[in-house]
Amino acid sequence: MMSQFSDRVIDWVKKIPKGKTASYGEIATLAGEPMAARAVGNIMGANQDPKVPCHRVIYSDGRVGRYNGNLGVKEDLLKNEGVNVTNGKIVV
DNA sequence: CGTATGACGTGCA
DNA sequence: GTGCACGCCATAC
Repeated sequence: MMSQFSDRVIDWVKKIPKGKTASYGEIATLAGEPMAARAVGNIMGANQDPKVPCHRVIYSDGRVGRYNGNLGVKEDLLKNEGVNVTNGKIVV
């Protein structure tokens, strides 16, 4: 555990079911900090564990963010998971 | 301890 | 619909 917050965020991200996605703000809210979306993204990039499907975490706009420093990679991964992505955006 | 940066979010032009 | 700016939290220096 790096810090209570990071561990909590990672814990929630690990709980994201396959074929579904969650926004950084959602994760932050679940972690207990509704305005810590920035910190959530920070923790992800600083601690991208293979056990953490951080590629399922997207922007609140539905746009895919970054993954391992690559933009648009999440789109392909999510599509592979069965998520409908159009023009780099998640179809809700 | 104070400043700077970053995988964000919302508001306004 | 797109672009720019400000504000938030956590981490690193």
